[in-house]
Parts: sequence; C-alpha cells; structure tokens
Amino acid sequence: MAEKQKKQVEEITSMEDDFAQWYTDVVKKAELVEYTSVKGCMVIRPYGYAIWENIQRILDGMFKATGHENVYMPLFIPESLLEKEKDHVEGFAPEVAWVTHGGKEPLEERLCVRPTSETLFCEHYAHIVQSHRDLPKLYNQWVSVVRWEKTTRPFLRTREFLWQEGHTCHATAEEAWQETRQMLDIYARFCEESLAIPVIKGPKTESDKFAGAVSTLAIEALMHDGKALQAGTSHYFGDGFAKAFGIQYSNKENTLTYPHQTSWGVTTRLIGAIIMAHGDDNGLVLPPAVAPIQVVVVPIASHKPGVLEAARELAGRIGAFARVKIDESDNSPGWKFAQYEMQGVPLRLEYGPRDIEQGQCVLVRRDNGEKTTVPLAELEATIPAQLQALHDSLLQKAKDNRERHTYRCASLEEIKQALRENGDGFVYAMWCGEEACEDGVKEATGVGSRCIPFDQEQIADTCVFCGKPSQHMVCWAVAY
RNA sequence: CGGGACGUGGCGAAGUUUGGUAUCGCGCCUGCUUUGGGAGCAGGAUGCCGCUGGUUCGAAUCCAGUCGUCCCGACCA
Repeated sequence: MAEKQKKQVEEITSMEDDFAQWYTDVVKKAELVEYTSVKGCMVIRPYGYAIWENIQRILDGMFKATGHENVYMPLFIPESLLEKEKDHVEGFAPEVAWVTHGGKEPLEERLCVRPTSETLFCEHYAHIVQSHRDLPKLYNQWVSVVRWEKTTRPFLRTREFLWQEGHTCHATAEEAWQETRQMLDIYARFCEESLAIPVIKGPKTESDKFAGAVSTLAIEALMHDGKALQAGTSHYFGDGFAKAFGIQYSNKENTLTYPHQTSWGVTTRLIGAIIMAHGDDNGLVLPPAVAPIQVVVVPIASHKPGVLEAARELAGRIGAFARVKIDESDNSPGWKFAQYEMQGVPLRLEYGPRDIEQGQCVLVRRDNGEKTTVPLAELEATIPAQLQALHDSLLQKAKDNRERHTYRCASLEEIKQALRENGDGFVYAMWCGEEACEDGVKEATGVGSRCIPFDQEQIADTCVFCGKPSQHMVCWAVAY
C-alpha cells in the first residue's frame, strides 16, 4: 500500500477497513460504472469507457504492428458448432446463455451467445484455408462476450464483458508457439509500459488450462490486497481444434496437413487491475497512458476578470501535447480538487490571479500529492516529464509492493507462516507436477497455483507438499 | 449454486420489533454573496418505501414469491 497520505475524500471506505467495499466505492464514485437491473451487466460510463478506449487504441496498435488484422464474427453460435471440440464445450457449457426463440417461434436449433469465439473462427478457417499460401491467418476482434457467472463484480467478473480475442492459424507448431509467446510478451509489455502494472509470465498448470488448449500462458498481477489477478492469457492449441473442425491445407509437398492455432485475450478486467494496483484511499490513481484526462486545469477565483480567459489559454497550450480538461463549473476549487483526485487524474494545475501575475501555475501530482510551482515558460517540458515520472513511480511502487509480498517458501509451514505474518501475496514454492499436490497445497494453505513462472528459482529440491523431487517452482496465490 | 446481510427522493440513512399524515443529512433548482482543500444565506422541487401477490378498514412496517446489491464459500477473464 502507498505511504500514508492524508485521506481527503470521505465518501470512500478506506482500503484497510474493507477492501471489497473500497473497490465498489471507487468504481461508483469515480463514475466508471453504474449498475443496471440485470445482474452482472453494468453500464460503463463515459469516464470508464474512455479508459477502455485508450487501452484498445494502444493494444490495437501493437497488434497491427505485429501483422494482425481485425475482423468481426457473429454473436451467435449454433449448439452443434459449439459441441465439435469436446473439452472446449465441457469447459464452457456451464456458463453459456442460450437463445431459444425467434419472436414467438421456437428455434430448430438453439443458439449460444458467444462465451468466446474459437468455434466460429475455426468454422471460418475451414472455409478459407486451402493452401500453405493462405497461412498464417492473424485475426483479432474487439467484441463483448457473455458468460453466465454466478457471482459478479464490476470489471472483475461481469456476465457480459468487453474484450479482444486474437485467433491465429499457422502452418507449423513452431510458428504457432512463437505467436503464443509473442502475444503474451505484448500483454506483459503493455501492462508495464501503459498500465504501470508488473506481471509474472508463465504457463498455467494442466488443471488450470483453457478448455481445449494444449498450453495456456498467463500474466498474473498482484493487487493491493495481496490477491492475484489474471490480467491476460495466450493459448497454444496445437492442431486439436483443426482436427475437430476439419481445417486442412495442402503443404508444399502437396499433402493435406492440419494447421496449428492460438488464441489470446485481455478484457475490461484490466480496468479492475488498474484500480486495485494503483488506487488509494482518495480513489482512483490512473496511469497517464490510459487516463482519459491527463491534466486538469482548475481556475481559481475564476469570476475575476481575465482569469478564465488566461486559464483557457493555458489549457489550450497543454492540449497540444496532453489530454487536458479545464473545469469551468462553479463548484468550489476544493470540491474540484477532491473530485479529480477521486477520478485519478494524474496531474492538476491550479491557476489563479496570483499565478497569472507571476507567470506560473501550481502543479499537483495525484500519486504523492506533491505540489510544485511551474513557470509558464517551462510547461511544455515539465508536464510530459511529470507524467513520465508519475508512471515510473507507479510502476516502481507496484514492483516494491509485489516484492514485499512475495514469499519464497520451502514447506507448507513456511507458507502458512508467511501468509499469517505478512498477509496475502505471491508464494513461490516447489511442486512435483502432481495434481493431487496442487490441490493439497490449496487445501492446506488457501493459495492456489497461478502459473509456473518462466523466471524459475530453485527454492528447494522437493515438492512442498509430498516431498518428492520437484519439477517446477510455482507461483501460488489467492486469486480473483 | 450454498450460508449471511441489505434494498426507503440522485446519494447516505432513520422509521419496520408493536400496521395509522413519509422523516433527516448531503446533493439538485433559483437568487445573492463566495472561490488557493468538498463555501454561506434565503427560497424551492423531487417518493408506486426494489418488484409481484396475499393478510387487513388501513401495509414502508406482517406473510409468500421474485429481482438486485454486498460479504463468506464453490465456479470463473
């Protein structure tokens, strides 16, 4: 958690008192979300949606830069199509929503509202892939999907959620595997560079894989309350889906061959990650790269002649290089300060008669409350530098917090003790590879396997549960 | 889906035990005064008491059902 800062917003429950309530307060008070009359379906309000638009814009650029194209697949999947891949349908069946009627007429075959679109992409690839010259296919779509979750929470688990799903089709296993790794790296880079959230990369264990995948890679982030949040996944399918859906191409030797596939996705859950990774008792703290407003200008004594005009001119100048808003409402300055802090705006500029006279403005940073006086001549240099400094500081704080809450343990006792003494966090401990031991650790300590980090450490030589020789170091945690 | 708590103007609550005129604070509107950390005064508006049904002369209050929210489990991006 961030160093103690005076709590200035009274309407938000403090994190320490009740983290879950704090989260709910923030999403409501920062005007990200409004509930609707359908459970698990939320209105994403303009301020919240603008964060998503920024996430989309940056990620979409990264996808395009690596050769991907956007497409659109239908919302509905016929039951027979969904059932073609056995593991896949078993994984998703419990949470699909069904369309059974068109008007008053029952449908001949019921249609599922997509929970994910592997089946549709596969059907499509079966139609358009004939030759090795047709490969690879590097497709992505930005859509919403529906999963009929039992418990729901804004951004973290909703019944309908926005995401992007990439689906690619490659001639060789090697190439598909490279793609799987590449997209995971893009997600990890995006989290660090744009969201200031450090992540752990690695494969999921067998029991935790995506339904129908050969291998599932994930990025895991640590939240302020010590719980882990899966921030993105990238799956390697091998040729399993191709076989189930009859996708074949003629290779250079003119033999019919099954292609190898991948899929990968991130969701509006990332907004939940931002809230829980950077927020504090005064509300949201947004990383500048995705903040809808990077700089808010608050005119002081704006009724006095010339102040508003000067403030507008200031905002206009800043608009050339940052997303800026000037608040001309007649709310008091104090009200505005609290409001934009709650909404996590990275930088605030106070600008009043005193400043105008002295050719300066007062700049306040959201993350640490630091106030500095900036000569107007230095604005163009100072603001981008401060935005960058704020980003770096958020990332560093998140890394420090993760390090403080990462426990390297050689026994179940050590795990229990670490969690008891330091609270929830990432536990690094060895594992033999047996599912029984994975379950055993969860049963005994409460933490489940999150992933098998690519960056392995040799904590011990034996499985933390059964004592047999260990295969891997696993990252364990209580998860969202 | 199991266990618990809760739905009363936009928000937060009191009233529910023991049925009898719908209450308070904040916010909202109008005007004036204010403006460097959630401004002050005056006047004003806003309620199918979540929804459906039942009991009753009469229901926010009692009963049943249902929808939603939050917490704890199981499931999950």
